[in-house]
This record gives sequence, C-alpha cells and structure tokens, in this order.
Amino acid sequence: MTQYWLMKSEPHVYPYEQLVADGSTHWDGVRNYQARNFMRDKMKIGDMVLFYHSNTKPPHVAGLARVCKEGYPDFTAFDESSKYYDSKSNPENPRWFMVDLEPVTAMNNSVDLPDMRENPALEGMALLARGQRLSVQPVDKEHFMEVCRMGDVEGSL
DNA sequence: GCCAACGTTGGC
DNA sequence: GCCAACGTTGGC
Repeated sequence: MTQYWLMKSEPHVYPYEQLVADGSTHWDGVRNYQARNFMRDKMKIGDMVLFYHSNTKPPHVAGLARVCKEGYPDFTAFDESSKYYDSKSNPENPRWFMVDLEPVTAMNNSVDLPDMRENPALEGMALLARGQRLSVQPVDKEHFMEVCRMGDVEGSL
C-alpha cells in the first residue's frame, strides 16, 4: 500500500531541479526526532512524496518524488566537517536517519501555498496547519491526489 | 526583517 | 521532571 508524504527543502539549498539532475539523492540533514522517526520507521520504497520548496516566494510544491531507499543512518552526522555534524551520533549508535528519493515529475502547473490554502479540498492538510514546521510529514491520499490535480501531474502517477 | 510557533537545552 | 531561556523554522 503506497503511503504519501511531503518533504520540505529550501530551493537555494536543494531545489527539485537538482534532484532531477542528480537522478536520486539522500535526504540528509534532518535533525528533528519526529521527522527522523518517519524516515527511519515508516517510509517505504515506492512511497510518493510531494517535494515542497519552503522559504521562497511563494512557497510551493515543485514536483513529485518517490522513495527509492528506506531509512539508514545519516552519515553527515558523523562528519566533523559537515554542517550537519552531531557529536552525539556515531556509527555504532546513529541518532539521525535519512531515506533516498528519486524524481518522478515536476509540476506542470505551479502549486503555490496561497492556492493550496484557498482549496477547500485540502482542508486539514498538515502543511496548512498554523505554526506547523515539520520538514517530513505524512499526507492523506485524498490531499495528495488533489495536489497532483492542481499541478496537472495525475498522468504521472 | 519581523515574529509566532514550537523544539531543545540545561539549571535546579 | 519542570520550565525559562534560547534557537530554529518559515510564512508574511
């Protein structure tokens, strides 16, 4: 059973176009326990992901991605030269985990946050909840499908 | 740049 | 285990 997710990235750090260029990527740098737990315990190969660009004008869903490798230790936490280094994580007892993603398709229509807020079909979506800032979050199938409809990418599912 | 929301840290 | 201080996220 396919599960659905939303993952945030700041486009100046890692845009969707970079995922397309790379072919796949490891989702490193998540340092939040709730987000970690989703990646370590819940996300499965084949799960579908809304790739969201945050901290940009306007914030928007940039494309669809798919989980292509399940949770494994985030090795950037072991690397003292990485900005994601965490002295409390080590290979014997890793604290942080990541998954790998591959691109599916960029959105054909821009799906901007203000448009999502105005869409009654997306009522209750975690992304739209006040004050939420979780960078990895589950999405209801119905909400996922509606975002795909808004982005005109249903044909890619 | 502001600031609300919320997660983390650390003293006690 | 409480909670104040502090740091970060991320929309606006």
